[in-house]
Amino acid sequence: MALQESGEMYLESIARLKEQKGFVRAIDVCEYMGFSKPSVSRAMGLLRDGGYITISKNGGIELTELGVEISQKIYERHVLLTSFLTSIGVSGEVATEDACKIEHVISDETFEKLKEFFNKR
Amino acid sequence: MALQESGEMYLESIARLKEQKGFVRAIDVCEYMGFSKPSVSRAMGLLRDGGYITISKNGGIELTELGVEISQKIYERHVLLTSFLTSIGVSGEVATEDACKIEHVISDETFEKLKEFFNKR
DNA sequence: TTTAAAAGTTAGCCACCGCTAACTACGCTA
DNA sequence: TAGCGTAGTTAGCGGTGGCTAACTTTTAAA
Repeated sequence: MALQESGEMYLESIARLKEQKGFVRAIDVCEYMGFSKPSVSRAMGLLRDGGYITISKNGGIELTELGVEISQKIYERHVLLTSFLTSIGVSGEVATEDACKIEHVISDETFEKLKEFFNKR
Repeated sequence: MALQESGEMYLESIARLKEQKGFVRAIDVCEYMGFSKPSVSRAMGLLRDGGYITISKNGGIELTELGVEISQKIYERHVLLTSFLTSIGVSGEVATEDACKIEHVISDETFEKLKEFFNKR
């Protein structure tokens, strides 16, 4: 099961919530992402089946090693893309929005080159 | 009817084919994009209903003013993004591939800033 | 302990956008 | 003119990924 863009978004959100609140439930993801409970419930099931998260009996969601790896990858992209866009004059809000979209579609190669480029200028 | 990413891809392909061959039919779009006839047929119907193309009795596909506008916008993005990615060291093939994805998701603001940035360096 | 709110799941809808199978429509050639 | 090949359409499938309605389960308060 290859992770889709939506799956990456969910993992990223779980990681952010984990940072902010320590304990993450499906309902927290609902509020954070603005999606309905059934949408999140299904997504959590898929992420669990894919080995990206575990869900304990009390509803606590934890990222697995694999889940952490992916969420960190996406977060690193998010931060760098946002910084880059802001640095060339894009307004904060739009930079964040566009970074959110670009981070899921670019290849590893493009990201690495962009990172080198950004860090050298 | 807001145009989806796939619609933009179709318009861009039609524009490229128009340039190359002068006359564009659905079957040409099929070959160019690697999609089946029914997929293209449906897409053409939607683009026609949305006012982006016209289809004459002999099957010739023409972009409307709106269609031209969008295909040019996407093409301009494609060319600039490919140049930019190549310039920072991304290989030709990957640059084209990634440009193809980014071109559909970024805002006007981000594109304009990137254009300014790229032209000034 | 009873009950009500909060959390989560199940069932099923819709839109997007690929696909195959099978049909129709058209035009060229024998 | 019959028939074949090319082009295009219709019908329907499958996967992603939102949604509501309605249900069950869990938790917490009266």
